[in-house]
Amino acid sequence: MRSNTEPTFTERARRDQIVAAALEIIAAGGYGQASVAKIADHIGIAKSAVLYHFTTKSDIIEAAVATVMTQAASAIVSAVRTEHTATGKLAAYIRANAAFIAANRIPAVAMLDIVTSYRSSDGLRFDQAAAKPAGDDPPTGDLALLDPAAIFADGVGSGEFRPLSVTFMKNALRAALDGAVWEAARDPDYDVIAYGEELVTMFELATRAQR
Amino acid sequence: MRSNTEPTFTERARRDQIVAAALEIIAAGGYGQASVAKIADHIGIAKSAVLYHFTTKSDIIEAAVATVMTQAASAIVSAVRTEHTATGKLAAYIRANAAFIAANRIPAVAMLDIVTSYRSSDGLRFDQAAAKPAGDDPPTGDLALLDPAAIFADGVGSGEFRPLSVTFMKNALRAALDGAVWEAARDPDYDVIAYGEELVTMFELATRAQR
Amino acid sequence: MRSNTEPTFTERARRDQIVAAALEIIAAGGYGQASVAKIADHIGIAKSAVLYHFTTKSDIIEAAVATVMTQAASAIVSAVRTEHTATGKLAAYIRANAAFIAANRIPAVAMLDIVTSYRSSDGLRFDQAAAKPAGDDPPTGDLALLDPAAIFADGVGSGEFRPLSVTFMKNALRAALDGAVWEAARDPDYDVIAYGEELVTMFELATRAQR
Amino acid sequence: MRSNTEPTFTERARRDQIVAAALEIIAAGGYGQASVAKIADHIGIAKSAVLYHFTTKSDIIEAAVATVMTQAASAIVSAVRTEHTATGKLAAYIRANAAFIAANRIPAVAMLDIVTSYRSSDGLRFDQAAAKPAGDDPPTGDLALLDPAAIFADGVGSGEFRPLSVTFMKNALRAALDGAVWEAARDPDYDVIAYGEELVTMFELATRAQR
DNA sequence: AATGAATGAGCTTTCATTCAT
DNA sequence: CATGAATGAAAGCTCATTCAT
Repeated sequence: MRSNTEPTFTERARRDQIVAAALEIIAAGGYGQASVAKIADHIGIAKSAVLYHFTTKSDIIEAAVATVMTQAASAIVSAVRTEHTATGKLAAYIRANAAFIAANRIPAVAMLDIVTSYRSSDGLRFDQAAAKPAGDDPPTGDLALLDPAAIFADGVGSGEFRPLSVTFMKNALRAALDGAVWEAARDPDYDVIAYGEELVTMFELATRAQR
Repeated sequence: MRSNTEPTFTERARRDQIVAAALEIIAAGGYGQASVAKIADHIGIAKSAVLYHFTTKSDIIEAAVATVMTQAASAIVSAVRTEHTATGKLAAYIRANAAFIAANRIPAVAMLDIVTSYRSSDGLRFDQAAAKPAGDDPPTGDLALLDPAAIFADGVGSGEFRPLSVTFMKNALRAALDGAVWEAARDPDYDVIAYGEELVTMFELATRAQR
Repeated sequence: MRSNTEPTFTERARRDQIVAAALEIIAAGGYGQASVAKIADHIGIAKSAVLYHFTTKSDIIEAAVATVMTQAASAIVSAVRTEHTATGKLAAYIRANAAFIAANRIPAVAMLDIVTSYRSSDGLRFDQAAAKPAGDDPPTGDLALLDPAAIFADGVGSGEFRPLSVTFMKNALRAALDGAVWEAARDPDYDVIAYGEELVTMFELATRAQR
Repeated sequence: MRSNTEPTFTERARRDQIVAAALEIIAAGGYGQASVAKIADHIGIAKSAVLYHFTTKSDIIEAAVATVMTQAASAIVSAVRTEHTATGKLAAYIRANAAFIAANRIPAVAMLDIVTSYRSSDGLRFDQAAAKPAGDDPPTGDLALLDPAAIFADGVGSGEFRPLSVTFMKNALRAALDGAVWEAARDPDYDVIAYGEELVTMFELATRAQR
């Protein structure tokens, strides 16, 4: 990670390797187990080599979060974009999430563990530590596709959905999806896809405008 | 802290004080922050005084979990018991949970953090570490009132609910309720009761038998 | 152990009980295991009760040593006193030692452990910590009967023994006898009496004046 | 302190330094005084630097024991090997032991203290903790040269020695030699060589076949 | 005569981090 | 690029000792 020159190919490869190791260790033993030493051991390099590439343990975690979040986001965005009704978008959002978790069990589990356990040196949670850009402005552009609140707002606005609390609904959905990761963490054979289908049904019934 | 004899008044008070301190610290800074030293500091006694009353850090955590879980359980059980339809029980279960979280924000947040972050020395999660008595036998007696799966199974069996996956539904509900704790953790003013009402509506719509 | 009044009967009994407990614990698990707490537990009284009678852990150890040493000494003195030749005294000394160890395995083992492991707060060994009365003056009176050096000196002086180094011989004999305790410690069925007989033969052959 | 690769020069030097420090501290103040902190202080490095090289306190002790035992064993083996009668071997064994103690007072004293005081976490003594390969099979090869029992057995078998208990004789000899270390511990100027000569005489007289 | 409560010093061990090479 | 060496802070825990009751 020397100075500000472009990262070399080797450099990128090492960083990816370190991030991958961190994710595996966290998924297997929890955030607390992921010491720099264990990450280094897992790859077979020296502890100081890891910190040469990252300077700080938090750096590694942040990179890991960024990597996984980006992947998940792009999968979800492209799935949601193909739909044009709120109901369709909601189902697509849920299915894309479930599919991502099913296909990326380890990173997903690690992610949950990090978001749950990570505290900066000031005791802040991960989401609190990451500098929030602005206040409560609703996200625009691609980000809107990522945010289930936007979908709920749309559905309510267009009359496709019953009147409902956008925030509470979003929270319930996010919680239900995170719950899938929890189950996947304790049971590797948990059928996340089927769980997703149940959620699709559930949220369809729970959101559609009453006749 | 003598073994057999029943605890004195002072003893009980100190233990409660220590447990309370642990809960506050965990709620504020996460399970990882709850060192024996910090707990002692928080009360203003020596580290060894804490360990005089508890022998082990795990002891403190276990006592904390037991205390909170017992309180929550009794609140929930008595609420559910007053209802006799599956729909009624489900609503009562949700409302009792929400009410408990709203009334016990700090213990609830701490509890979630513990259950989420705790790993035994073998790397087992909290639920895995606690010795499960039997296999997957459904709980009986009061415990059944605590387990939403029983409610869903009842409703499906009686035809009150639509056909649905009991397990997935239970997981979704538990996740949605735990999500409330998460939100309460990041925003002390989060309206857990209102969220609970939204959940009641949501699960009513999502479970009721289709005409 | 209040002030300077005569110790009451109860007082004496408690002290003896504590000393006995200490000896048992040390014999079983080594000096390091003999914490004040364990001693108290062993009797079923409070830790502070133990220190009420002894003020200091060292006090307990010293009392234990004194008790056992006194018993051993009186057994040995009376055995040696019945003999009038150096050879006879030597044999009696050895046999009395062996008999004492055989009959008092636990105290003897504990004693060895203490003498071996004990260090005062200044790091001094037990024999160094105990205030030595004077320099190298040979002991007189009953004490002479306790000191094998006196026997060897007698034998050499009278021509009953070959010329030999009194000090070295005494050291070898003491070491050989302490060795019996070691063996008894690791094997409760070690035949200390038979070992003693071998020593009697050995020292007879090794000391008698050559013709 | 990387695992597989062979130790660098610096690494070896530090390890030796740490082992030496441990031996000195133990010899001076007993096994109980040898905390990692004291060892570090003695060298003038940080506590954690010591544990960087050794991972565990037991590691240090084991390394110390191995080092000293190996040195002592090779000195004794080569001395005994040059002799061909039982009497000769016995004398050589005693002299080699005495010489080693005289030349390595501090390590020898430390060794005795360790062997004497060490208890594993299960409360086992040093000799009990070390996994004994088989039962009571007499050692073969070089190890036989280290075991005085073999010498006594030889001498009795060939008629060179009087009939005697091999085990008791071995125990007496080992005790007498360990006794030299004890004396050396309390008096740095103790003449271990002279003591050894007295033992040679003593055991010669005590073992030789009667006419 | 005895006890419960508390304390402080010390213990082993883990860990992120720094730095010269 | 990468490493070995070292460090300091913090962790959980044990123990002899003190003291008011």
